[in-house]
Amino acid sequence: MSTFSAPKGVPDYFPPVSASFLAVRETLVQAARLAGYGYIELPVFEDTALFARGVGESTDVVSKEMYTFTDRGGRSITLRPEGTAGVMRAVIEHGLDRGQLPVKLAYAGQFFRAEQPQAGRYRQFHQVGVEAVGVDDPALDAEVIAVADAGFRALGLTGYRLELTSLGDATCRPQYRETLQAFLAKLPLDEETRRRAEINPLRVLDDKRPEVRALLTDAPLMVDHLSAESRAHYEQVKGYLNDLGVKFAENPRMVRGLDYYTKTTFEFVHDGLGAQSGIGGGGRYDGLMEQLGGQPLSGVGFGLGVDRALLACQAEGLAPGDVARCDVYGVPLGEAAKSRLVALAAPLRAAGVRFDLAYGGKGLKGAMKGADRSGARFALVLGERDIEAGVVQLKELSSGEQVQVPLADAVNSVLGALGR
RNA sequence: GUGGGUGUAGCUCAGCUGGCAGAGCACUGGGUUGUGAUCCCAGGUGUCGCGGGUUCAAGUCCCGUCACUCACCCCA
Repeated sequence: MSTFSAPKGVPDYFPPVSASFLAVRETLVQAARLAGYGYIELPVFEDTALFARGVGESTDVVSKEMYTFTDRGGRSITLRPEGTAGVMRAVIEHGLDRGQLPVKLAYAGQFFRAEQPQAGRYRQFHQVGVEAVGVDDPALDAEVIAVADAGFRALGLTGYRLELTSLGDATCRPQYRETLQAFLAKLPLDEETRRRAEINPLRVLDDKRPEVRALLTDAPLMVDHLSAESRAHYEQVKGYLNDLGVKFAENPRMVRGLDYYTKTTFEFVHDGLGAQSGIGGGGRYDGLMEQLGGQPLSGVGFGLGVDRALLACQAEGLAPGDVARCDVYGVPLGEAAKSRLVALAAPLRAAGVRFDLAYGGKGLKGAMKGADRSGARFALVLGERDIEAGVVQLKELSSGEQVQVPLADAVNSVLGALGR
């Protein structure tokens, strides 16, 4: 019989790593919650046109990387490649922007891109994101960045840096783009790079090849061509970040792959990860909501990579979450003992104690081994002798110390031993 | 889409100029008829990715193919 494997480029998370995966996701969401972001749960597929119009037809994400299919009603559907467009769709559809602004929302979930997989790059990946919509206040840009930074720090991560720049706005970016294109047109670039210069000239600035970088040392930079408004905005964001104690490095050649970004853009980069080193990124988007048929409101947000943050934790020797899968483990000797321990499971679990026991008629040795492997602090050992005496043996596995407690009062004894 | 690397036990991997398919971990049992993690002993697991070729003989050499992986590209 042939077997199956997961589709290409899709990670499975199972114990014990899955405990860290959950902890990473929860820690990042909690950072947003602490800043007043409300949770929003959205579908993983949307109308294809939402992404085409929101993210931009010319982006690689839309033109080459979307999972798009026709549903049974003949509609073109796409598995979401990013989170912001869907949030904007929901904000507009449900009029969430009609109350007091900003609207602050957080989400967590799967995203899909049909790329060639490699270390840290998956076809299904997980992001935690926030969007703060409706107020163009540089303090909010700084808050969004600070929330991401707080999330990463709460995981214990230290080996990352924050890169920051401004992409300008509708009044200055088009002119800059032409200036840059004129500059690039004079350079001896290969055909593929030349084509890139046509579609997204900013991306050329980010080229990794030293020989190309050398040609670009005198290239005009967006930060030197900002409108007065964007310049002031950028300066204020940096001021607020200093107030918040968030360290950053300016990278005027940073590129984002999504068309909607304006003004503030940022990226968190970890250096223990290989080529796919971005663990999070985001920025402000002035025109997106209007582009999607809503009010002309600006927003700012981020997407943080849960998979990559987990890899970063592993690279730093961190294992967030509880590796133990239970607190107390039952070791029954014989059928009578098993039924007593099975009966204890419900009250123990109801009291919040994670309880498991040895199933399958294991011997004492095997059951004790199960207790050890489960990570439990205590084992409850019960045999015929104990039942006759009305007691159960409560053994602390780390020390090996064992005490007898009354079987009828086992739940309270366990709670006391756990210090609860 | 384009390159490089790797496919051997559940996992991590060794296997030399071709000569009986291996280790550690994990799992099961025993040493200890009621005590795990440590220690000792025993046990089983394989279409050596798949197909073809060379050879007395292929995990090993050759050709093809598939998969995985890293990198370019792109990005979380």
